[in-house]
Amino acid sequence: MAKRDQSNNDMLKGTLDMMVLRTLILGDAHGHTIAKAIERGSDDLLEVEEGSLYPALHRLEERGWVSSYWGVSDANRKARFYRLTPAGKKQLRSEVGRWRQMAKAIGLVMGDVLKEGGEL
Amino acid sequence: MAKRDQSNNDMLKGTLDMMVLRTLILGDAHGHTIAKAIERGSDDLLEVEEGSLYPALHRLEERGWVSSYWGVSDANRKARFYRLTPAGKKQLRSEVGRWRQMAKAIGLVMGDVLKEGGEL
DNA sequence: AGAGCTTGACTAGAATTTCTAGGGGTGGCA
DNA sequence: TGCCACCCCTAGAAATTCTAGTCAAGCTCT
Repeated sequence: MAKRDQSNNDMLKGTLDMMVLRTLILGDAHGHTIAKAIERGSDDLLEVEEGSLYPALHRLEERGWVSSYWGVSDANRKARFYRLTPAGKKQLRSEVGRWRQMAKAIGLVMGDVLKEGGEL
Repeated sequence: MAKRDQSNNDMLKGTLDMMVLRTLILGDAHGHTIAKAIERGSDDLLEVEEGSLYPALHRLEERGWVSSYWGVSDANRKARFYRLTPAGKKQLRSEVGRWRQMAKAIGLVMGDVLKEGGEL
């Protein structure tokens, strides 16, 4: 499958949960679907590993941000669907706010270095 | 000292090194100075804990991105100064590229949700 | 019917980074 | 003298992600 490279890891720490919650706004979905949605949604810039996704899903459920149930996928296979709870929606709002702040703060610190023509 | 709240952690994972390297472009500096520079540079949105900074500095030196030497600070105290190495500059360029991509990818995935008037 | 591919869920263990919560030492000033 | 600001450091815990698998069932082709 040739992973893009290791550009992914590290920097998306803490953003996976946010992206999963965001994806579920569009409707219930199961793991496989969520991963593909995020990957395609990012123009394939991101790669979602199962080993990260499933623990994340379980984490989110444990905290009450999502609920789950067994169902049948489009491909007629048994699949566990996840649904965003009201608490999850609230959490998403909160995480989006934090992300906006972080991105802003980092932009401030990095300054010109981050701009397209940033001299380095 | 009343930390802002826990908004910091999590999401800036992997960005501390980048910000430290960026700060050193402006000239050699020691830990205390670097922390203050990042905090003030982010309009106090970020808080740099010593327990994160010093290990980061040692990590960067171990990898050859920075070199260090003992000196005397402006306040006339013994302090360990850090200097960006050529390899560190290269690393910074690489991390900046990764950050740009990450920010772009997340923007794509989040879509409207991230925009100022994002309906949620 | 059997082989093999695809979909789909899951987990143990390692790796990494950050935070918590401390411990020091020194210089300047009231 | 006492205290505060400056400055360095670390052990251990916490949290997330990745590596590298396992397992199962449906589909398709021969």
